[in-house]
Amino acid sequence: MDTNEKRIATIFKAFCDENRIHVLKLLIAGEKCACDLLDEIKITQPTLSHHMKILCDAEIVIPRKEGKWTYYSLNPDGVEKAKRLLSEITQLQHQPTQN
Amino acid sequence: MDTNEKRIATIFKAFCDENRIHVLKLLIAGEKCACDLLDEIKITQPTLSHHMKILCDAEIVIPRKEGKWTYYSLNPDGVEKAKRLLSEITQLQHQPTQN
DNA sequence: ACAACGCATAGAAGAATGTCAATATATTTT
DNA sequence: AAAATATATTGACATTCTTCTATGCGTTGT
Repeated sequence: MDTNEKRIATIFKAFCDENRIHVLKLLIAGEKCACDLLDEIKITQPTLSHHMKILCDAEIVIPRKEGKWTYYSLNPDGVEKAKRLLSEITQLQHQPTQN
Repeated sequence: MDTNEKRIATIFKAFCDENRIHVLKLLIAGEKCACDLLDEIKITQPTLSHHMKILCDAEIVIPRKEGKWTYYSLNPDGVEKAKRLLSEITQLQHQPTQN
């Protein structure tokens, strides 16, 4: 049993919770601090912090500390990696993002 | 809180377990019956059945019954849908598969 | 008809995950 | 220096998920 598959599963866990999906959708509009996200999602601050850690550990989101705030944004590299992995495990050809 | 996000999360749960990743990789080679998969993965038959149900419910895999066998294969439409959703929630442009 | 085979389902146990209240830490403001 | 603010961490609890054994159900072969 390849540990590689466990690694892949861990990355996709970023997308397995409705609150994390919600966060990602909010981050599409651009970088936001935790308190901004907290205004829009019906969870407590520690719960949000927990989800942000999972998103950051999966490298789907990048944190940036500035003073007492932490700003979060989508991580293009991590997102690209997730898309590549999804292509790999489903055998459909991967199309690199054209920007 | 949009129930839509829960739906998306459910689809990505297909990719959140190492055994399911393993199954998907095996199915890249083409349609396989449950007993074939069982030969290659170190889990019991009911556990495999459980995982196949999750993959089928997420529409990532399609079952085909033939006699006493059930053959499984990747579902191109479901896979494409998952890729599109991943693009949507991460704002990176989706590239339709060219085949 | 009966036994064997392939897979699904039920139910239980343990592990992992999501959630919260309480608290800690770091920064800014007064 | 003290209070206020923003976020992280801890610890507890509930829910969900993974896995197993036991069993059921449909199909095939004798």
